[in-house]
Amino acid sequence: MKAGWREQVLTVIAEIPPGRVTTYGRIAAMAEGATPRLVARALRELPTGHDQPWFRIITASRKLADHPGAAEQRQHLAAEGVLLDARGRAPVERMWP
DNA sequence: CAGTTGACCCGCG
DNA sequence: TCGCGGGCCAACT
Repeated sequence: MKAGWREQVLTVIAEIPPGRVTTYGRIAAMAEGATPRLVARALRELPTGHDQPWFRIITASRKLADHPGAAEQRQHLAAEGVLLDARGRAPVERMWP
């Protein structure tokens, strides 16, 4: 199937189960033509008030990326049971394969 | 030490 | 104008 990488990124995001997180790199690997930077850019350009679980995407070091909605992201994750440790990292067992 | 990654930014086609 | 490849670079594995 041939779809734009943006579309694939959105699809992959929608597949992430609640209470799980994944990284830019993994999203990029699953969406042909995407790179971690492009994934990040795509997320930034998402309109506010969309229904995608963008908050389930974190950096390769399992921390939240530095962006204006980071605080909100942390709350969304906490609400799903993904609590960050003292270093701000999400537990490995919460990673979506 | 060496490789990866990034919620950027600019510049090219 | 728009989309995105790619450069720079700091931070982390």
